Amino acid sequence: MSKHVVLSAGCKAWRSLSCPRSELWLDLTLGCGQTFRWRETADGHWTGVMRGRVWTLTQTENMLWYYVYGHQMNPGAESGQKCKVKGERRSGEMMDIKEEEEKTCTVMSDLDHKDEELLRDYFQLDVKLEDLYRHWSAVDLHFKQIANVFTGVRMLRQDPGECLFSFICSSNNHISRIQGMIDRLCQTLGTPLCTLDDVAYHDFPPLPVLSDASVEMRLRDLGFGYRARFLQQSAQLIVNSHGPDWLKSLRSVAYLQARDALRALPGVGLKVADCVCLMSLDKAEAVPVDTHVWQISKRDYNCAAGSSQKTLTDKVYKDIGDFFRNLWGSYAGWAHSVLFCADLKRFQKLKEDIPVLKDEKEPKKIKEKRDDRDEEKQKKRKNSKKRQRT
DNA sequence: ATCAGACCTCC
DNA sequence: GAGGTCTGA
Repeated sequence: MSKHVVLSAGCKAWRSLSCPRSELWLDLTLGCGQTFRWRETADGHWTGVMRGRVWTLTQTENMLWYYVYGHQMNPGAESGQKCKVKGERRSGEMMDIKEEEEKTCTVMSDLDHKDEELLRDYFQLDVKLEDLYRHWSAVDLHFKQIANVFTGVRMLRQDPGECLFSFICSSNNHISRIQGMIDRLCQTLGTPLCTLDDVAYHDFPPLPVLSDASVEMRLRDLGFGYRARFLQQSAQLIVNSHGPDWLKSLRSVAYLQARDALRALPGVGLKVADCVCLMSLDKAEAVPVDTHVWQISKRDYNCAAGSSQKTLTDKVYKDIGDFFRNLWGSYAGWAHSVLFCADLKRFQKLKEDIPVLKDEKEPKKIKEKRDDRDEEKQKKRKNSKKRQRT
């Protein structure tokens, strides 16, 4: 039985690339809710599926370490010679036959290079995060304080399909439940990749699979609720009216054009569209605004947008996005994720080192407003009606 | 164009 | 009630 690897075990198949912690903090970047596909499988070790393969990542002060699991890992592989390991891994992957014939060491080093490129692309390591932090800190004192602790939070460049369908599931929902739903989705409809310590890893289901009419019912059985139909309908609409490469093609159009295109999909409003734009379509200026970010804009920035509103209307949404874009500039979405991360409950203990943050606002006012909302919501308890749309 | 209400579960 | 969206007024 295969196990999750750990760096300290000294397995030879670990590889590394230069990457200081200031450019990437794995725990924050993979744990802040932008992806639902990674788990901390050992201390500081993150295992997940990326680009159709299972990886374990960890980092030391100046290095990012990575290990790629073979689909049918040969038992002797880990102790074998390095290039042999890779040859075996590749043979399990069913790639081009032409390449398959040339298992020479020169080809291996090309593959080495390819894996590193995959990582550099996924983590967008060509974007110099330190420079961005410096800029955001210069224009925003509040950011500057947060940034002292929450370093290395960067946006991933995710697969657009996976990103879209994951965030369609995010409405009226919280991270842990979304993770469970995505787990079950992949487990049920995705291609199995490998099993490690009794944990089965599956690829994310491809578009044609999700578009099948039977998917809605299956997802409802998996606890997706009303999101089940959104997911299947969106997949179907893309397949029928756009084609398999459409999502990725949105990378080369302007931000607002891409966002509007996504909004035409069922279950995709401004928030989900912005998540997909920011996290998979190279739109660094997209700022996803949820109720949480709305609170931040009021509490930490005295942002007037929607201060008299009860709900996050489209207008308020756009005003808040513009506010932050105006403040932070063209990578506003990246900056937003740092603050978002800093507000997550799971990372609150990191903030104990920031004394200024404790007594800088008026919690009383915010509490009153929140109580108002709670009362309103208690009024609306009603029966559910069955929808009748085929 | 703008705003409540309903929508599915689970904690 | 939750990191929202769709729908009808």
